[in-house]
Amino acid sequence: MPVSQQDVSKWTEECRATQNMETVNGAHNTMSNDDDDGFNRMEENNDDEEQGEEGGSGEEESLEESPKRHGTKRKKMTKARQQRFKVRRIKANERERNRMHGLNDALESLRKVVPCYSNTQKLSKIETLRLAKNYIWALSEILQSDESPELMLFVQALCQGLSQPTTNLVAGCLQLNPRTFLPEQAQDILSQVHQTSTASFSLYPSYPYPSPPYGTMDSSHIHHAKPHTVDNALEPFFETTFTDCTSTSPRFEGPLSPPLSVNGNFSYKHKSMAEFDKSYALSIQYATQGLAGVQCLHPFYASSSQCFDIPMDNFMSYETHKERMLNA
DNA sequence: TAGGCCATCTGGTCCT
DNA sequence: AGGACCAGATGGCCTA
Repeated sequence: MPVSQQDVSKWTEECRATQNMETVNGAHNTMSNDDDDGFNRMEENNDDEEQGEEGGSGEEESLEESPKRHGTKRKKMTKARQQRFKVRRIKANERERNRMHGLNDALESLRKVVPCYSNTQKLSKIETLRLAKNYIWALSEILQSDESPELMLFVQALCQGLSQPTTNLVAGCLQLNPRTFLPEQAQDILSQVHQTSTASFSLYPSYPYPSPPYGTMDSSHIHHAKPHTVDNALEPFFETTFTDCTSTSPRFEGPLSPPLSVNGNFSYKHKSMAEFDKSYALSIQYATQGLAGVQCLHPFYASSSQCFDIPMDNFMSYETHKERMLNA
């Protein structure tokens, strides 16, 4: 349970009051073992600290044998020491909370720059880190090869080791049916479609590290309950979104993170902001004309479709991404 | 209801 | 001494 600032103030006050009382009255307080504030267990762990700190203030320091440390003597906590410890602990807790909040903020920032970001379906911490790692690796592969990757291999690389829900989410962001980029199926599909791609976007050819410990090519975690079928790779994952704007089915909230460019047209090659915007939108048209002529527009830029009502706030990560790319 | 995810508390350790 | 960092424990919430 979070501790409110009021609690901290209250306990701090209590501590001061206790100290004052002890100073004034020279109270001989010994800590009661019946205290139920949860801090008594600290008695054993803090018996060595603050030795002599009371400076002979008159506080009773009863000595007793420790049941756990044979032969060592320990000093029982006075109420004042107990209160000071309590305040110290409260402060430490607050710092720890702030630290974790900072960590979470950083993680949230990371969520916004990985290829799959949604306000409604947040990636878990571990999935965010995994996806980010996959994304970095995939991009570095593209930079190294300087060639256009195969879409499905790219997505496979992104989804390595991710859970089924996350895989589905990534698929949704890319408007793919996750069934279609299962490794074994991807091979079939690739053989069925074209061989025209210039890049062979290998999954782990020059991966500088051992394969992810969590991820293998085993796709059993993906749609394990569904029979495997070979579908069109660009079968819209949310068909109703594209075909029926008045549908009552849940709308797919467009991905808010920087959309992926899977055809290698990365924006740093462009000169102006206008060109960036243009290429950014165009690059999201998957360069897969060979795939049954399907052209999937990123919902973000499907201006002809009114199905997506994305708040402008959601463009934040895009702007950040754009700026970063242009400065690259 | 079990399991996953998360926030928080906590004590230990290391560093400044 | 105090703060940062870490990992374990715990309990709440949510979902399949």
